[in-house]
Amino acid sequence: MNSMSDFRIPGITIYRLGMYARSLERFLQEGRDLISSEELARACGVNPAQLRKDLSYFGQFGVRGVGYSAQTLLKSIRRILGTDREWPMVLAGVGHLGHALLSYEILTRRGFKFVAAFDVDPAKIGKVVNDIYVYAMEQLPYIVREHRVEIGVIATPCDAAQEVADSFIREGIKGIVNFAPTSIKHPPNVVVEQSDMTILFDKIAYYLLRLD
Amino acid sequence: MNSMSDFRIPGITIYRLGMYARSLERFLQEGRDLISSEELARACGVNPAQLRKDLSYFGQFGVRGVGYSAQTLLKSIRRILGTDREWPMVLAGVGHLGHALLSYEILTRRGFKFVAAFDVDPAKIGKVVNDIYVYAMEQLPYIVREHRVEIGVIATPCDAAQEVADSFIREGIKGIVNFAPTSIKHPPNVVVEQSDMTILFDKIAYYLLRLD
DNA sequence: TTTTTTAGGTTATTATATGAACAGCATGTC
DNA sequence: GACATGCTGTTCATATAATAACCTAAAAAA
Repeated sequence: MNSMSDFRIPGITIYRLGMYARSLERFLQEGRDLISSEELARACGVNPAQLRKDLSYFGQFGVRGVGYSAQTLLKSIRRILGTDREWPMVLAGVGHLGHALLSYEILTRRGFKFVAAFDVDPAKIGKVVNDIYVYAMEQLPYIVREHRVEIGVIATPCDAAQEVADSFIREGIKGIVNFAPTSIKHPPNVVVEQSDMTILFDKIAYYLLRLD
Repeated sequence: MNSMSDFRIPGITIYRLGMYARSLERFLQEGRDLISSEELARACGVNPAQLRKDLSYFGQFGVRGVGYSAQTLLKSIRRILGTDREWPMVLAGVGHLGHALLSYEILTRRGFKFVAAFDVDPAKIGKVVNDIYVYAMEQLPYIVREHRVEIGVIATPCDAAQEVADSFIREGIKGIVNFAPTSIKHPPNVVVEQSDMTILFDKIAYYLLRLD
């Protein structure tokens, strides 16, 4: 079970690797390096055994009796996740959320770079947001080819999301992050991550009703 | 296991209830009402058996041999989730994401209403975004008491998130939605939902690297 | 009516994820 | 250099979740 190419690693482990990476970045910023599974796990709100197990899917990164070097571990996690390189992305939907994404500096720092944005609103087309030009959807094929775009981000209203996803897929984009609160149908060779904020609020409401 | 107050219902079931609700809303908008577990489940990308099981935690909502009434089921799910009432909320952090949240109409439609926003930037204090006034953080206690605020939303930078959460908790807010990419420490009688967009991108990168 | 069909509810099985316990290696100490 | 200590890597038991199979009720057809 130690091969990096093993596909049977739980998705939630991948998710937590991202959490660990973020935590390690902050830890390094504070000028420290040596960190134990205990400390890193607590910072992420998980069990230390789970952290060690998550890492063990991919190899051995610590030193027994000592702990982990934050720098080394971060580098390893980045290699595992693929965040040690740049990922050119396009955005569809330059509304408020789209604006937020285009300006989200933490994405850029991790190598996720928007090379272009798209919208159907003529008032938005031609504008520049955070150095990123807003095109009409028709320009998508050209841009994708030109910049070898691999990730498409959807921040459109619900009812446009599937259509945009289909366009992305048609142009060969294999990774989609969807912020529209609707689930996207897609072939198995395309990876889609959904993020539905509205459901977070539903969950909060549910648990608030039942506190005590 | 059929009591609505049973706390041992999996969190992921609650999450899916939110998905079902959204799907049902769209279904009703198309003017239809009768829907089978098969159709609803497929629209949400889940297994029909899972949908039926999720619902069975809370009672019986369908008619055997027939299906569900979308309207009735939606009403039931809303009562379960607590989205059949209004939830007054406050926002901390009026950056791009904060703006997006204040303008997110789908939240309002579901009863989640921002009554005030807060920021530390003097340039933002006093502004009005989508009819919502931006206050200095010092005003928090007064606003929370005045509007009986039950949910606090964090859209600040990482390093301010914990401090804001502590303020929320100090004022008696029991539900927090955190969009800052850091995990919030909180007592057990406070409910926190985290949403970290950056990790979605990490996951996409991971799976893109391993396609084929 | 009786039969057949349909689709929800329920139980059983399988798969997955978590947490605790322990084995094993590096470091520091006497 | 032997020994004690500390923290990782790994295994295993438990808990949780997903799927499949089955049972039952309602509606439609014969």
